[in-house]
Amino acid sequence: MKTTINDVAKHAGVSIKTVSRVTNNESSVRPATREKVLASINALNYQPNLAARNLATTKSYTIAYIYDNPNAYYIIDMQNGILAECRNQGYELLIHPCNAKEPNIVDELISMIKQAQIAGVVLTPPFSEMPTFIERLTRENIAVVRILSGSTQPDNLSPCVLVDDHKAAFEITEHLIQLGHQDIAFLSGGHAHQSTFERLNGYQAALTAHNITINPALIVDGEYSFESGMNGANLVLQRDNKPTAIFSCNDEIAAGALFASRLMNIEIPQQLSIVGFENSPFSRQTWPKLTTADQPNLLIAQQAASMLISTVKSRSLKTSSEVFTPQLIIRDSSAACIPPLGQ
Amino acid sequence: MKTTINDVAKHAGVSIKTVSRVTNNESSVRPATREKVLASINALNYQPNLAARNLATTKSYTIAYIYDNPNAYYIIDMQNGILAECRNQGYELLIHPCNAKEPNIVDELISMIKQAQIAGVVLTPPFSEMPTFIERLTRENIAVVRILSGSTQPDNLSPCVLVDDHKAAFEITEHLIQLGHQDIAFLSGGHAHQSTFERLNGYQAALTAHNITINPALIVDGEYSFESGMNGANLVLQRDNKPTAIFSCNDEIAAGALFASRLMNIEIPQQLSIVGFENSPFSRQTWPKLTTADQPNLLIAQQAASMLISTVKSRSLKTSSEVFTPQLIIRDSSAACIPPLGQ
DNA sequence: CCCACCAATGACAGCGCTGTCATTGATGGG
DNA sequence: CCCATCAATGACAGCGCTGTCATTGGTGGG
Repeated sequence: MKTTINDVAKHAGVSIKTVSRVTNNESSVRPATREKVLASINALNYQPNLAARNLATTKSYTIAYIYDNPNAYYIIDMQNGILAECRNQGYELLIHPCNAKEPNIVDELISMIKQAQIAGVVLTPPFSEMPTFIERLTRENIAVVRILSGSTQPDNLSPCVLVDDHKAAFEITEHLIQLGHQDIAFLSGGHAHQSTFERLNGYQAALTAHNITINPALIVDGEYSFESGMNGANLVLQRDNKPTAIFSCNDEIAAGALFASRLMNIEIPQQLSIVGFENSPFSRQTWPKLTTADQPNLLIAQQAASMLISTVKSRSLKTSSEVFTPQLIIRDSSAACIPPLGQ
Repeated sequence: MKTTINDVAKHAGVSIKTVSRVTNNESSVRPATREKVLASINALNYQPNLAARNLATTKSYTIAYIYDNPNAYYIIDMQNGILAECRNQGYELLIHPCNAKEPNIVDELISMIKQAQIAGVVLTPPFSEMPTFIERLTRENIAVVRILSGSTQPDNLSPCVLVDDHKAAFEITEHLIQLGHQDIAFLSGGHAHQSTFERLNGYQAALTAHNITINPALIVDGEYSFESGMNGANLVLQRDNKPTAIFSCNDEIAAGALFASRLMNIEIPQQLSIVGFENSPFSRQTWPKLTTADQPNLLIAQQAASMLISTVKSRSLKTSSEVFTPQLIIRDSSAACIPPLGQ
């Protein structure tokens, strides 16, 4: 038989309300009384029943992380960051992977959120970039924090954690330019992700800033996947004027590009520099290790969870935002550009 | 204002108990009545309150997945498998990553489980291989399903999902032997994991079965990590009698071994065959792609969750088990052994 | 020494649901 | 035509907790 608040009250010789006051750290309990109650709680090994508390307060101590992303490293980091904050603050996390492309996804998610009595949700791309979904959530009065790509808040619908992909992409491109590269290919991520465009813009801005003409033939559509990296690299490396460097929209694409280059007997970084983005464990496990931009996903997620929980607690609607800029990490896949002989 | 069971009852002109019967799919509700109630539920967009249900039934519809494992791919697969089954059966999943080496971990976990009102837990290594923890859980009457390495149940304390690493390791070693390899190194995983020993035993059994003497110098201690693979490969490849093949305890180790071999200018698979284990996405993203053993983690996890939920539902204590055997997948990192010139 | 005052505590209802048991009304056999 | 029978439904308590408001008793000022 589980011990309840009644057992504790009886044991301590107080009313259940006083026990409740103690477990909720309310003021106006005399220190002596508090001690007595705490002693009973320990003696009986009492654990408050969350379901009962939720029911009584008609509020919820659960937040959800809704995502659709095949990148295991990204998800695990996000999850762990959110979880860390939840534990700090005594919240629970419901994780909800799902397919953003399903026809009724918005309705399903809303109904899931209500069913599970969820106080608020953390969203990453692509969900954080679906205006209809965000609007629906705010209309239904569900707290949201979004993690997305950009340097400014897209609207005032919710607090945001922003990742300044533009700036980071600018810096990593500049790194290549400073190594002497002029013909830099760009292997794009998925069109469903804003980050792709931010990174593309950053790349283009850097080229422009250094008076290098943007060559559309070197910009290749793709996805955030290894295969896409292979295909993209194949495409640009079969041109007459090969690029001397490749900017890949993430580390997986870079790994794919690396793979494809190998198959064409191109030495990295001697004949071709390849850079990634994200600093996933991946980028340390290729040969050579990837130059990349470190995106502190764990911190980003923790920040997002922290903002969400404080929104939920205060029921306030202030829509602050926080910006993180991925930092350039130079490893072994980028090197000075040596123009091919006879050029 | 959220709609409650009372609103539905009023709307449908029945008692709340009848609404309850409908939402719980109980029999003995006349089809016409059921229809009427369902119509009201739809009309009012009613979602039963889980907290209230939990409180009323004094049972829980939440299971937990407790893990300590740095392998993102593994965790994500497990998580998704468990989640899939949870959704089927209307359960919720609480995920709880933690550090198995913390001093009070068992007490902390037990108290977390009670606090969060958890019906049962799914355990993967290393937790599934901690006898003290398992005993404690059974003593506290918490349902458990363990996923672990082996071909038979280690005890009768809980249902198990077993992964026959021994057999799979035997087969993958045999694959190397059939390619003509005799000097096969073994790069071990962490000692905290039973799978390491199972795989080692399978490897040794295969050698013995083919009358190859086991060479202890070719068996290297390690961890389940890329770095460990690098170190291990460095060690065995600096010997006078280099092995012609390397059995790595998982794909990450294999990727590390691959990396190290590259740095020593050894061609894979021409000069050295390397095989992995697990068939993580990893194994398809190295160059060359890894020969490995496919471990169907998603299915394994789903099976485990299914066993756990049926245990929880029936409160039965039968301790069945299910065995999965990873299947050999031949890719490009293993090839026929060509003895070095002049030997 | 009395009383107004306020901190500390308690009584009780109610959160939304399910379990138990009582009640209803339709059915078929005698 | 009546009654036993049983499927269908309802009334009500109670799950364990918190919010509200009432009550208690100790304190300081007049």
